[in-house]
Amino acid sequence: MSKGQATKEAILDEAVGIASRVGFNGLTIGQLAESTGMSKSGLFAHFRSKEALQLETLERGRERFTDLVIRPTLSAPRGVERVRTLFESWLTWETAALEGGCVFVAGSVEYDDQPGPMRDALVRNQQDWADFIATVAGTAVSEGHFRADLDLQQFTFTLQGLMYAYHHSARLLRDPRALDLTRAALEQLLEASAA
Amino acid sequence: MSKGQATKEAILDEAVGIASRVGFNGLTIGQLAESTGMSKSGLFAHFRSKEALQLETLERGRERFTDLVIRPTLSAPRGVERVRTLFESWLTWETAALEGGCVFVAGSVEYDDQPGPMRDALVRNQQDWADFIATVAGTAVSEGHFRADLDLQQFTFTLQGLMYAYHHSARLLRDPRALDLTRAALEQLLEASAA
DNA sequence: GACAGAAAAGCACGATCGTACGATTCTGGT
DNA sequence: ACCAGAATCGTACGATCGTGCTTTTCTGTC
Repeated sequence: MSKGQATKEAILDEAVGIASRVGFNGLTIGQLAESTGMSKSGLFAHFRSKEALQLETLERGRERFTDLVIRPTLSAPRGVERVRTLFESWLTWETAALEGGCVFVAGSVEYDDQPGPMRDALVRNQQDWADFIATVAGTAVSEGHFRADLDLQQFTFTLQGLMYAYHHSARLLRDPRALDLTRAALEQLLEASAA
Repeated sequence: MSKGQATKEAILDEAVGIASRVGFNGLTIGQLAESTGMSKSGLFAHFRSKEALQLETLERGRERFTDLVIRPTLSAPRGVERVRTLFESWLTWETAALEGGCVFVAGSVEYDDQPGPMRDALVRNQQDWADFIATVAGTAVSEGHFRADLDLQQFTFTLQGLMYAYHHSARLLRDPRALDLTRAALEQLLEASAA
């Protein structure tokens, strides 16, 4: 890998961390340069606009997400166990991978009313994520763990609600019960979906 | 009411709307001045710092929230009907009251990792809100609509998850099924809580 | 209708924002 | 070891940020 590519990745890794804490607009070029020990212009040369930086930061987040959530989920056995793995992987991602919690939660709320490439990219990501959850839940149906008439979109909707609720409860309220409440809610959802 | 007080309220009403779309940091004094037809310094004189403006904007949001959600809920009959009213009032608030959806959703995610007075104020608001939900659910228990052993915190957690899921589904994804999915999820939760 | 105090505007400041461009330093292939 | 091109830096720009200070305009009271 070339030198430029290496530093670019280092920059983006730092950027993902910052964006998770202060959002994609709070992510500023000068500050990112300082925290990576580069000059503003040297850093800027890697991207050619702030928007490009934001988009590439999002993309870098997606890569990490794939490694930490998608991959482990797919290597778990099909069915309800895979659903559990999905959820637990996400919890690890949200809690341990980034200092400021899931970047997609932050980005989604930040851009949900601001049209543009960032919003579009976020929407694509989140639709893929929702499809993925639905597909995983589908394996639990075909394995006979979940009801055959389970509405997969409905299941996905509720599950995503739990993720947001956990983010809110753990990160804003710092509720020590957050994890317990989340897992209990998951069990409730799994039971309600069981065959 | 004095002239100053009147314009201040007009400013804050505008500010709440802007903050709901672009967040409390995206809310900028110059832009707020322009959209209210005032000079920057004339507007600034009402608050004495940006942070004070943000805090007062949040407070103004809370007042509106009280009028549109808390009050209607309390005037509904105790029990499950009051729970339903709470949820429907919130849906109206989220959908129709502000151009950018619930300001507290936006603020919560924006400040969950940034210590300071804004975060503190948000936490207080959200704790009050959670307590309120739990209390309302409690009336459904004492009216015999909900199970006596229902964990009110757990119920609140799940319900808030639905609200976040709706925000995400309706506002970012613009899913036309968002409202149906949300109401169906509510019914599921009510059934699971029923006596 | 005059007058005191409140409200709003005008103007300026230092800081930081995103971006441009030319100069410098470094890297990798020969 | 040299050299072309990549990578990085220095510096500067116009715009906008939050905030202060002074001046003008408006309001409400006698």
